[in-house]
Amino acid sequence: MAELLVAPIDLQLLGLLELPSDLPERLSIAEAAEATGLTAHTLRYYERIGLVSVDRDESGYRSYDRHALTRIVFVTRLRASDMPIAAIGHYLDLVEQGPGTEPERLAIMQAHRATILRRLHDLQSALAVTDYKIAAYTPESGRSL
Amino acid sequence: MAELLVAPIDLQLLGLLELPSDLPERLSIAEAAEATGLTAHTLRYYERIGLVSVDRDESGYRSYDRHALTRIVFVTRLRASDMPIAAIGHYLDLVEQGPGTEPERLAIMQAHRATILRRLHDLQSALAVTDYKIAAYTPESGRSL
DNA sequence: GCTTGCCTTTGAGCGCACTCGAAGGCATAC
DNA sequence: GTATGCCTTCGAGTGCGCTCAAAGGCAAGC
Repeated sequence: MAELLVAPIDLQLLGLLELPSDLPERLSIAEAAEATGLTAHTLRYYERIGLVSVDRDESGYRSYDRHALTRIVFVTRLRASDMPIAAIGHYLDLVEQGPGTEPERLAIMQAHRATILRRLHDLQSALAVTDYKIAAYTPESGRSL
Repeated sequence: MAELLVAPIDLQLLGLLELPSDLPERLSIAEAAEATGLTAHTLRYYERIGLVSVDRDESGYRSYDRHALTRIVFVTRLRASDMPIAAIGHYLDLVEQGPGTEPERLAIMQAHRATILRRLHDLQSALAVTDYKIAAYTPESGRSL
């Protein structure tokens, strides 16, 4: 099998869920893993639980096309913001169901947006505490916790 | 037993790890749970795994003083930023060991700070994707994933 | 034709952070 | 004195998201 030369997916493009145009049309599972930063184990797991469906080549090997890749990248973005896998699955089921489900999809994303904003706030708060501790340890300064 | 009237701890004060001055000197586990937003179960768990030590009153009931409360709040801040409990425990062990461990404590906090910044970045990225989806669903607009 | 390496499926196992249940003690209310 | 409600300890159970192991197939290199 050829050397793995698939570049990890660009963060900018990721934000908009467009894949780099120089990606091969079809990737093996190892290449998909390299491109997405997931492990082959995790890619199989995501397929098994129905988050994505993946073609097979003549030998029965997985063959990831752009659609599959795009979806996986989308899933990783949602996972990176701690959306539960079940919720992601539900959303993607709605996508599969097609037209008519947009209002619910919108509601899901709006709710998730609120969750992200809460998380951002919590993290800022934790960052403040951490900086406070760092400041306390950095000069010869006073009491620690 | 008296009604629970302990106010949840203020977020501003939380940031700097100072408790409101109108908190009772000693809190029952139910009051501590109310003040910190944790459950009594979780408070017992944190004590059991050595994150905090808590006094007992004459009847053997837990009695949380300001020191214990402050530490618990600190732990919740670190947990809110996903610091693993084992890492928190390690840090607090260093605190218990007292002088001489400051450099390692500083290093831990600096590493944690870097982790928080990464998380913030990831969340911003996820927020962008989420907003993108929301925008796609909100007017009568085009293709969804 | 055999080794090597990547692939397949299925099912089980793991680590983390809680979360709960059982069995019983204390103290106030009646 | 007994019911109520909050408390105790200890050990076990849960849910999530992977992660790994076993047993075997395919295909290129020697």
